Amino acid sequence: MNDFDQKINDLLLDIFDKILLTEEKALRRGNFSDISVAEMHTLESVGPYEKRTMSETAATLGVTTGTLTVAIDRLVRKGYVERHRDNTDRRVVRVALTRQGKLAFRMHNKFHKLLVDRLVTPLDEQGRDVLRKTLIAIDGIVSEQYERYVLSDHAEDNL
Amino acid sequence: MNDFDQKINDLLLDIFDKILLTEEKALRRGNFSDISVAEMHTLESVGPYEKRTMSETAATLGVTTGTLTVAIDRLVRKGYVERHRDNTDRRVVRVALTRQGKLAFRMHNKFHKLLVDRLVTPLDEQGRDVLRKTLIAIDGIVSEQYERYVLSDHAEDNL
DNA sequence: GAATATAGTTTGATAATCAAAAGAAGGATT
DNA sequence: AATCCTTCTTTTGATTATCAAACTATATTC
Repeated sequence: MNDFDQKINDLLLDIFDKILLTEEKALRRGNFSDISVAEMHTLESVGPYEKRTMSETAATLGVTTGTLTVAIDRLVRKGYVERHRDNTDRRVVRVALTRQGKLAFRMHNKFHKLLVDRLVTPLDEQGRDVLRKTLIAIDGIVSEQYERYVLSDHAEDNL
Repeated sequence: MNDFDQKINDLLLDIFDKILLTEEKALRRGNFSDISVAEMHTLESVGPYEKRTMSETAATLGVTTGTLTVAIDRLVRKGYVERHRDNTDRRVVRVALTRQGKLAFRMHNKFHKLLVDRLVTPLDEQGRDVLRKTLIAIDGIVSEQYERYVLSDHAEDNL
């Protein structure tokens, strides 16, 4: 790896790390100090609108339903999520955010918004265009890798 | 949040998610299927060169030494890491990658290198410059947030 | 109506994490 | 040199995240 590539790599790693840590700490120190980033992620996946089933939600999150069951158990206990048995198909359980859940959801969105805002505000028209294109390029490459490794069944071929 | 901001936010989230999942799967399906991304992270932190102490390594990783002890236990058991008692100060334990550990380390670096390479190769001189500057800008903003939330002791002031 | 399929929960296991206690070694003070 | 304090690491006990497999309850199909 040449100097330039190394620099890009280091920047990406640093950005990555710091976003994760910042998010964790922002949650822990805010008004919702009893939920972790992982739990927040679950809350996001439950979402504030449609009442989705356990299976759907687990699939969105990329975890097994067993994992989701225990995660939802805890979020119910903490008062962020409600379970509802579906009347037309009584095997199905639908999950929804409580008022507190929606509050946490919005607060977290606000945090993301703040980050993006700080990123975008200082840029002029041209800078924004560059940012957009760069992120789209990164996303394209990452998506391609994702498809190779995560979705395909013969990923070994690609290394 | 306006359309542009929303788009940037979505891109960031998508990139983030997919990198994490891809990395996990690439490891699981490769030659080092017995180590997780978290363990790989530990291996990176131990590093292939200087033999650093447990405390130093834990600090780099941002975990307690207790956490590192169990992580290193497992990596020793799996043959990726060695413990060495320091002779000049016998309280100190130094950790180092075994041959297999170095191999895993290099393999994982190769994966990162591949990502960066795909990102950089199609760009001309100007494009690379723009990419570098964009990432530096993002890193600066993220670092600033990081310092506010993670390093300061009065982060509540900032939301 | 019995067999099969589907949705979700429970169980048993492993891993990541922390705080607090304990152990072991070094350094300082008297 | 005995005692106390500090430092480095491990151990312990607790919580959370995760999966696969077993289990339960309901629905569908033949």
